[in-house]
This record gives sequence, structure tokens and C-alpha cells, in this order.
Amino acid sequence: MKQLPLFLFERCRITLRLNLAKLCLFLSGMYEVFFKKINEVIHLTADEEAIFKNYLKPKKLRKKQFILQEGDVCKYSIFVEKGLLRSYSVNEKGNDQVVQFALEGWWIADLYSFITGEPSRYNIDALEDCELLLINNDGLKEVRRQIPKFLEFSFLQMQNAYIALERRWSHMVTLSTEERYNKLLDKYPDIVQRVPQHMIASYLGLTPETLSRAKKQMTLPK
Amino acid sequence: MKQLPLFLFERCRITLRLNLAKLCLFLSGMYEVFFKKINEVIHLTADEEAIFKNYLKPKKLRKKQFILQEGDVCKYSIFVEKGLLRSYSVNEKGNDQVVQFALEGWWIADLYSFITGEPSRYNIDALEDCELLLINNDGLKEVRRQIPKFLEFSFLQMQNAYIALERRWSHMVTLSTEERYNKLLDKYPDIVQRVPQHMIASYLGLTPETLSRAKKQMTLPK
DNA sequence: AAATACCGTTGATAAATATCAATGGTGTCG
DNA sequence: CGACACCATTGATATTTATCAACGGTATTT
Repeated sequence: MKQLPLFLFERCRITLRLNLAKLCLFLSGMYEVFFKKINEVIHLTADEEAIFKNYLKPKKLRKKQFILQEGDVCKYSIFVEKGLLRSYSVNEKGNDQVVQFALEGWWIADLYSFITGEPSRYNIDALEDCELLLINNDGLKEVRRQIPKFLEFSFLQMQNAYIALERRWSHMVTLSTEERYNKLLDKYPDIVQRVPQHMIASYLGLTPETLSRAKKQMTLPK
Repeated sequence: MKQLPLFLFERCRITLRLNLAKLCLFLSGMYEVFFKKINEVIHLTADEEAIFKNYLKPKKLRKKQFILQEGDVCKYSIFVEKGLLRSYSVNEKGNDQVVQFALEGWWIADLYSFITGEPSRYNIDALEDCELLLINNDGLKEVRRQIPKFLEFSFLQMQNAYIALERRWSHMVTLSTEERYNKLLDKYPDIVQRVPQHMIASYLGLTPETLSRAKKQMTLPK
């Protein structure tokens, strides 16, 4: 067997060392928000965190890339370590209907498709470059089995999600356009700042024109 | 001590026997739907059902009576054995906004108030004479602790509730007035039949007049 | 650097729905 | 039995919001 020239080998070593350093940095930061969030509610030991990591799949997503497209099955529940995503459906007129945004520390998925395995009617794409953690349903079930505390966490999380959605519903029905916008601005200023206004409008159930005019009304009135 | 006349004692015995019979009948029927519903998902042993019954409080409610009023804390999660309830809020114009209906086998509460102990912004009243089972939050926690299977049940139930609400949201945003009404008619014909139309309208986010006209449109067109 | 896509704003008009008011029917209760 | 509460329907009108079209600014791509 022919021997490789030494300089090539040397280059490999250097490259390897550099990538290793990057990998360490990458891994240490990759789960930071994730476990911070969970540990706000239950306390996981280092061992338990290790179990968890077995089922988590890190993924980076560039702005405008899809992680779920209409017609596909939603195989993963997505945790946002960094960045910003949105889920939306496209109605018969071809307009986007934004369902949800997801910032750092939030989860996003089409739960119905995720649970049933039916094709999704939603799209999920990145509004900014993202770092995500993916876990599939079997993974979640396995973690809940191995770490019973996590079932408790899942229940509480789902309960909170339900309550939040119910409140959003009540605001949608009760509040005027302007009040709804202000509510969002008040509660999630980050979203309003980082998301194009026409997507905010869609999220609030308005056309871009209507939101633009409503904002104008709010500045000058009296 | 003066002795009571015998005939009085005799009358007591008869009354007692009658009431006992009624009580037995009452108790056997009282939890029927409840455990049937739960056992569709998990299986409870007789012992476990007995534990459960310790924390359940049967209650009958007459048509038009309230079980929760705006400003009160929602102390109970309510299971409907029989009858029909609705939750609603009253907006600043004094109109009712129906949030939810609950038929036999369903749960109803203001979850936010129930969990946090904050005063509720909703009313819950009976649209028909009802038989209910009430359980407070400590009771639920205790049952989840003593019967871990029930935590699993709670998680799944909450997950389903979330998915259902999400779908309702998507229908509200996507579908036309008529499609929404048909969806409800298709999915819950019982509700449409048993509830006055103006409450259906409110549930769908419409005025009674608009729903009336929409129905008319649906019969004659073409 | 030029071309292009994306975005927010504004105006004119159309459509959907709410609001106000009146009517008649039905059931309930004293 | 009659008075009253409750309810669905219909008409006329007002309000809200969507739709269509055009413009100018900014960022992105080539």
C-alpha cells in the first residue's frame, strides 16, 4: 500500500483539531435553552439529560427553508434553541394564514399530524436562521417512559398551551383590531419587532392593509 | 324517657327503606358515564375507581342555574353525566359570548381560573337539568399521584383538547359562515338540536340575525 | 450597479356583518 | 285563560373589513 505524503496527514490533523473545537462549542451550546426551559419546571439529573440527548436531533435551518410542508407528515416536534419560525396554512385563495410563531425556547409542530400520522395541512418555515432540536413521537414516548417526571412536565406544558390558546381565542372574539395588536405588542414585543408586518396581520386575522390603517389610527387619534 | 308511639317508628322504617333504594339507584347510575369514558383510554380496577369516588362530588343542577359566575374562582372541574351546559363571557356591550358547550361525557371549567385561583371571567350555566360530577384541583392532583395511569390519561385528554381547539381555530379563520355552521351540524348535531339558535350563533362568532340569514341562504340557493 | 423581489402605505370601491327596529310565534307561569 | 318572557325572522341602515390597484422605499440578487 502506498504511503501518503506527510504534509497531507499533517493538514488533516489540523483540520480535525479545529473541527473538534467547533464541535465541542456546538454541542455545549446546542442544548442550553432546551434544558434551561425544562429545568424551570422539573429537575433533571445529568443522567436524565443524557438519556434525553439520545432522542434529540440537532438541526440548523436557514432563513426561508421549510421544516414541514403541507401534505407531509409532521414527524418531529420542534424545539427552537435559536431563531424564529412560523406555521401557516394556505387558503383556497392562495393567501397565507399564519397560525403560530415560535421564538427561542418555544415548541412548534402540527400536533394533529404528529399524533395521528395524517398529512399536515400546515407549513412551517424559518423566518430567521435557526438552531433546532427535533424529537419524534416514539422518542417522546420513550423519554416519558424512562423519566416519569417528564410525563408530568408534558402534562403541564400541554395544559399551559391549552390555556394560552383559549385566551388567544377569547381575545380574538372579544377585542377590537387595535386592542388585539396592542395585546400582542405588549406580550410579545420580540415577535412584532422581528416579523414582517403582513405576517403579524395574518396572525391577527387581518389583511396587511387593515393592520396598516389600524396602526395609523392609533398614532393620531383624539 | 318517654317512649315514642310504635306507629311513628314504623313509618320511619318504611321511609328509610324507600330512600335507601333510591340512593342505591342514584349511586349506581351516577358514575356510569364517567368511568365508561375513562376506561375507553386506560383501565381502572375496582379499587382505583373507589379511590376516585372519594374525590368526586355529585351534584344536580336545574336548567338556568349557574355552577360558575364571573368573578368567582372556578373551584371545580366539571364532568357532565347528564344534561347540557355552556360557558360564556359577557362583553362590554352586555352581549353573551358563548365559549363552549358541554354534553354528556364532556368536561367543562375555566381552566385558567381553576389552575391559578384567579377570579373567572366566564359564567357556566345549565341549558338543561344536569347531573354533574365535581372534582377540585387538589383532588385531581391526589388522584394523579395515587393512580399514575391517570396522569397519562390527563396528558392525553389535554392533548386532545388542545388539538380540538386548534382545529376550531383553523375553521374559524378559514371557513365561511355557512361552512362553519355545517361543520358544527355535521360534527355535533346534538348541540345544534338542543341549544337555542342564538347561542349557536354566538358560539360561531355571529349575531343571531346573521345566522338566521345564512341558514336561509343555504336552503334556497341555486 | 442595475434589476428584482419584498414590503408598507394609501385611495377607491365592494362585500360581509352588525345594529336597530318591528313582527309573529311559542311556551311558561300565575 | 291571559300576561309575559323568549325566540327566530325580516327589513333598513351603518360599520367594519376585504379587495383591487398603484406607488415608493429598501433589501437582496445577479
